[in-house]
Parts: sequence; C-alpha cells; structure tokens
Amino acid sequence: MEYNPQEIEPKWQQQWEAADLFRVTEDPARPKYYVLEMLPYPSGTLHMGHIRNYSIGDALARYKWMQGFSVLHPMGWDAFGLPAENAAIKNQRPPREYTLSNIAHMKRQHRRFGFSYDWAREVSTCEPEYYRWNQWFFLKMLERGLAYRKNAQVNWCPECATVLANEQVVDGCCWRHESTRVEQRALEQWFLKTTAYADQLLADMDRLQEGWPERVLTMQRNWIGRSEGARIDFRLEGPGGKPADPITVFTTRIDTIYGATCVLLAPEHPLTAQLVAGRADLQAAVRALVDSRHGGDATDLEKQGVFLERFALNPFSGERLPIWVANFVLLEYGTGAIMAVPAHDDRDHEFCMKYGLPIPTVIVPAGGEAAPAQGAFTEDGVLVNSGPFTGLPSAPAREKMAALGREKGFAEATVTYRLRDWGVSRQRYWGTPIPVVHCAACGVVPVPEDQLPVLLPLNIEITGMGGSPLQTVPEFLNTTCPRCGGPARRDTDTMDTFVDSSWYFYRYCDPRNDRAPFDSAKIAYWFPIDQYIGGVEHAILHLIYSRFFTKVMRDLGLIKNDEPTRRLFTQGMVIKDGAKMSKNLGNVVDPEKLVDEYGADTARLFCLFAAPPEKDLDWTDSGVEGMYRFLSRVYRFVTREDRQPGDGSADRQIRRKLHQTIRKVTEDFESRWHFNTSLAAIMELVNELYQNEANLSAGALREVLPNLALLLAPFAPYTAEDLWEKLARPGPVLRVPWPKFDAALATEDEAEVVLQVNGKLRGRLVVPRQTSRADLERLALADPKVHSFVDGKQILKVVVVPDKLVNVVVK
RNA sequence: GCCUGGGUGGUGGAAUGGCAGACACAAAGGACUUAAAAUCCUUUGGACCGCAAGGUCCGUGUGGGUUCGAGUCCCACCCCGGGCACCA
Repeated sequence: MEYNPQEIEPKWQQQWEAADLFRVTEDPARPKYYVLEMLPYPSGTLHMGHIRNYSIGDALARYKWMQGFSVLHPMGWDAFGLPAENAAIKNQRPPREYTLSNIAHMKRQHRRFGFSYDWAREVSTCEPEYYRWNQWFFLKMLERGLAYRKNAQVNWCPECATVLANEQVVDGCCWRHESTRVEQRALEQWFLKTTAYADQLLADMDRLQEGWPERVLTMQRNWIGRSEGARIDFRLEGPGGKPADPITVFTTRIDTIYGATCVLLAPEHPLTAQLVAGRADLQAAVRALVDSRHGGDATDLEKQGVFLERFALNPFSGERLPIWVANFVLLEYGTGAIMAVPAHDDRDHEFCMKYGLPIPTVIVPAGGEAAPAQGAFTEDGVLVNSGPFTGLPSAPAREKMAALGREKGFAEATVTYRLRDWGVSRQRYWGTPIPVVHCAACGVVPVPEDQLPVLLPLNIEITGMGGSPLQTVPEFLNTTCPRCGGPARRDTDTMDTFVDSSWYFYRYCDPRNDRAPFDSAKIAYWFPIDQYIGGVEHAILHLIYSRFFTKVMRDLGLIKNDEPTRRLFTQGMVIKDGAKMSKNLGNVVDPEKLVDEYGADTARLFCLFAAPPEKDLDWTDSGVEGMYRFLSRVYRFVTREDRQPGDGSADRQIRRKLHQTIRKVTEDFESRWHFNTSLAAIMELVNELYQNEANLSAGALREVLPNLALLLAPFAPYTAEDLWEKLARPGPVLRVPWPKFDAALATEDEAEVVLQVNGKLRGRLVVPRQTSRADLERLALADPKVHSFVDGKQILKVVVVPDKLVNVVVK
C-alpha cells in the first residue's frame, strides 16, 4: 500500500480526540511525568521553531506514556502583550478579538500536528480567570513587602508623547519616528523584590547542576552577579575643614585603598545634588555628564568627570581626596559611589590619566615579577605604601582591613548583587491591571481580594499616543477607595507579561479552579516539572522570574518545591539560508503547507533528524523530501500484501538488528536525546529489512514489524498508529508498552577485532566473543598482513583489548 | 574585555581514548518504462600504485604535548556563533 498521510493523519487525529487519549489525571497507581514546552505567544501562526520545540517534547511525552507514566503534557497561550496593541493601532482590531482569533487559528494548526496535549487544561493568560491570580499574587507580595513603588526611568518618545517599551526603541530612537531620540523620564512604578531572593536564586542553582545546561546556569550566575567586597565611609570635609556626613562607596578591593586618589559619585547620586547646590556652573556641568551617556554604546563612552571642589577623607590614611562626579559611575550598582584607585583599576586609570590625577602604586605582583609598564595592575599581589598593612598579600589584607574598619565603624564587609528588582509596571493596555487604587486621603490602597479580578475594560480605543491607555477609560479609572469609600483612581498601568509566564505551569495542574490559583495537593502530585523544553533566549529573564515566583509561592505556603523545574532542555534555532527564519528575510517555511504536502509526521521527522535537538538546525527542502521517502518506504514494506515468506536464513540477523535498534533508541531517550541517531538506527533496520526481504520467515516479520511501528511512535505517531492497525494489533499505540530489548540477542556473538601495528590499521579478525587475550595476541601475530609489518623488527609490546583490538608495537 | 558553544567529505551530521565519515541530502551511473515520475541497485574524502583483485600514503581549524593508540584528553593560538558588558 502507498503511504497517504493526507488520508491517515486526519483519521487518527479525530480518533485520538474522540477517545480523549491525552487526558490525564492524578493517578496514585502510576509514576507521574510532567513534560512542558514553553507556551507560545499567539502571533497568528505556528512557525518551524515551534514545531521543532513541540516535536521534541511530544516524542518525550509519548515515550513516557508508553513507559507507563501518567504524563502531564499541557499547552496554553502567553496571550497578553504589545503586538495585539500594535494590531489595534494598525488595523483597528480590538486586541482581544485579534488575540482570540490568533489563538483559534494556531490551535487548529496544533491539532493537525497531533501533539499529545491534554487540551482540557489549556490556559490563556489574557482571560480574567487566569489574570485574576496574577493580581492575587501581586497583592500577596504587596502584603509581604515584596512589591513596592519607586521612581524609575522609562523610555519616552516626545513625538508620540508616550512611553515606549524597550523593544520599541531602535538605536536610541522611536520605532515609529526614526529620527526622534528617545528620552528618559522618571515615573513612579511597581517593582517586585527579586533581590530579596538573590542569595537563594544563586545557591539553589547547585541543585540544578545535573539537569540544566551549564551555559544557562552560567548566564544566570552572571546575571545575579554576586560580588564580595566592603562598604567604606569617606567622611566629607565640611566647610570649616571639619568632617561631615560620609560618602559610602562599595569596593571589592579594599586592599587597594591606600592608592585611592579621588572619590567618584554617580551624577544621579543624591549627594551630587547637595554638593552642587547654589553652583549653577557645576549643575550645568553635571547635566552635561548625564547627557553624554545617552545614545551610543556604553562601551565606547568617553569617561568624563566634574570636580565638585570638595574633599573627602580616606578613613585609612586620612588623606584628603577630591570629590568628582563621573559619567561611568552607575547609581544602580553598589552604593552609586566609588573610590578611584588608578594604579589598580583600568577604568580609574583611564579617568585619572585624563584629568591628571596622581597614580600611586600600592600593590605589586607577588613573587617579585614586574608590574605592567603601562596601565593598571589589576590582579592581587602584595601591598606596598599601605601604612600598617604594607607587606601583606591582597587576600588577608582585605580581611584585616575590613575587620579594622568594622571595629572603628567606618567600613563593613558586604555582598553586592548585580541583579536588580523587577520593574513590572507597563504603561500599556493589553495586560493584567495592577490591582491597587490611588486615594487622595489614604494613598496607595490594595484592591481587596474578594473584589478580584480587576477586569480589563474591553471598549477602549488604542491610539498609541499619550500615557497609559487605561487613563482614557473613565469607568475604569474612577472608583471608590476600598478603605475610606471616598473617590479614588485605579492604577492605570498593567503588568509585564513576564508575570503571566512566571507561574503558568502551576495553573495547568488545576486550570479551572476559581477559589485559588491551584489546589496545593495537585501541585504536590505533579511538581517539579520533570522536563522543561524551550529556546535559550529565555535562559535569563523568564527562567529567573519563574524561579523567583516559585520561591515566593513556597514562602506563602502554597507549594512545597523550591524549584519549578528539575531538568531544562534548550533546543537550537531553525536556520534557513544561513539565517534564523523570519518574515523580514522571507525565508520562513509555513508548517501548514508542509502538512498539506507531506503530512505532519514528515515535518516532525525532519525536525528531529536534521540535527541533534540542542543544535541549530539547517532547513533544507530536499531533506524534507528524504523524510517523506523514508516514511513511504516503511509504510510500503510493512503493508506489503503479496510477500512470499522466505526461508528464514536472515531471521537471526534481523532479530539481532531489531534488538540493537530498540536498545539504541531507548538509550537515546534515556541520555542525550540525540533523536537524529535514533532515527538513523531505525533507518538502518529498515534498510536491512529491504535487503533481506526474500530470506525472512513470516515469524521473524511478525516480531520485527510491530516493534518497528512502536519504535516510530514517538517520532511519527500518525504513521505508527496506522501501521499498528494494519498489523491488526489492538491500539492505541500510546497505551502499548515500549518494547524491551533482549540484551543477549542484541549482542553480536562474534567480534571483529582490529589489528594494528604501531597504531595503524593493518587488518581485521573475526573471532568468537570473549576470546582470551593470549589467543588474540597469538592470532594477531599469525596474521600474514601483521606479520609483513612486524617481520624483522623488535616487538616491544602487544596491547590487547578483548573483542576490540590488538596493537603490536614494534621498533 | 569577560563568560559560553562550536570548527569533521559537495551539504546536514555520526563516532563519550580503539576501524574517521554511520544515517541522510546532493551528485553521477545503471535497472524498470514508449517516455517521465515513482521505485530499486551501484559509486561518491583526497593523492598515488595496479590490467585486476587489491594496496600505499595523507586527512577531523593551526602548532605543540600526553598515550601502544587522539576528532575525542592537556597547553598555546586562529576563526565563527550566542550571552553579558564601564557592575567598582
């Protein structure tokens, strides 16, 4: 029979759906397995990157089902976000309608592929049933001081008179007004205190070591950026030469403090404003510094500073140090102030060279090597010219100096993180409303839990102009204060969509719960996620935020697990013509066209065969053809009706090959997921079937063919299901146990032993397995070929690896 | 600059110290066919020797090293991709 995916795929899709095949519940009698693919943004159509992601996850889910697990394999929609608003501006389509129609279309595409999702658990983050729990978590964090307000910079386009998201800023300009420079404006915004968990987020990564890619952990470690150092107070010299309030600096190199030649403040540091008060010239110079930072790359920013004509005292040496404001000092990191040690820091060196400040050496390389002739010596060494600390190596000096500072009250060892709190306010419409009201009398008042959800109004015109769009909806904006009952205004910002995706995988466990985000018992059953699969582009933000949410939820007593995900797999991108598929480049392949032409199984198979799943995959149309040919070849062989049974002379060989293939595919699932090699092994089996067709007995085919269908089931499920039916086996395949291999049968009983002389291949020997070392050595030396290379030379040594190789070393 | 992943035939890739190039794509040739498609079979890293069967040498970015033996381990360097980037 000919392979006809256009006929068999819709047939099985309907049967699977009718049987509710992928429905799963908590079953105490079976082991559980939670396999999760990152939920998509409903952009309108699935692209090949999605298909690749889901093909990997689906192969795993189906394999686990066949292994007897209860497999939770859900799908949903990350449905809030900017594109829906842009569509509203461009096409006058309401964001909700746009989003829902995209979801409907993508879901149809999904179903054609036949992925094994339990659609009864579908979650869409833009529905009030979902986002009310975003609001609920927000209120819980507010109660615990984990959500707070502060001033922060936003991107502002003067032309649109609106706030821009970072992705709307292109080369420092507005995406819609290419020549308009984006300005920075300060706005009161909501933050979640991710920094409160910085130490835990870092420490718990040790537990992820096994199941997470090393590079993702490294990226997260860098992002959290823990540095050990010290805070040091430099007292300000007051007007009468007397010390006044201190400037606190952070440094990791307190051992270099005798080499400090000035103190540098960030332009935005509160002390800066104080110190330039009444000096219009200095104020203007500081403003110019701030401007120097905007636009352009931070890397090639020229260092600039302004001397404030004031001094601070080095608490160790008592030296008077000039106070400068410098454009490269960041308010957000450390204390927003540093001591400049030009001899031992590259940036300080550049700065002090430029302004002619002294560059005294206080650290020399240990072991008497020479310090670099130019630039700063930034490594640890031995202290010189450092008062009582002279002669100490850097590390103990740091400890002693911090201890002294602590004793005297002007310094303290401390830890600083690069991680910042998570700004979640967005001046956008299509998102979760922030559930607080602003009351003139009571200030910021949380919306009481029983009034949730704060519904996002649907009748609104999106113009892309002005501030938060929700300000234009009076019915939403105007409310009463829950505390005093007086008139109040709702917060008109919405939450970052990363909030939605920080906990969605918990909701899958109990998606229709209307009394709580979920039932904790269900979480206890399913969590942690056994395998999470997605693109590496989410290595930092999404994966840190969701780890943060998990820790908060645990501290709220809702869940018991510390981490959401046991194992993470990051798949590679899909590349065509040397670039990532994108509409701009016009190199996209439409998955649906592939299904029309070749069927979903062919598309899946190509995604799995063309490269190992963690690597980027090069798309080729001819490769797709190849997969179609392979499936056709399998189908034709299995369904052949006119076959005359052979004499069975190849039975032994084909059964061995079958068991080797089962072993190979099973091992691939249990280790590296190199499905490209699993499929190659299955292809070899099929090739052997064709080659030995005339010599296979009916009995051998009765063993091999059904197992071949089972081996294909995780990768090409429609084809496998149809073959299973054609072989008159009771299905569905998903409920059939994964085949087991017979280890003895899979092992060859003869071994081909390689013969080498001085490491060079000189011959082969077929011997019974487990032939003794002595026999192997004797046989090798007796081999005429080996003999011709050994003859007349002195044998130094003979290396024998049983069942593998004999290497004769001669001189 | 720092942190990462990688560099193997015409192409995607295989080989977790032991036969480099599994499997597939592409290409070439052949069978079947009136013909085409489809299908099936054969060849396919390079150089050289041989009428042939077959054989020799070279070959995994470059240079060193460890080892009986290195694509694989170690050191140095070159190139490409990704992330972070004045983080004190």
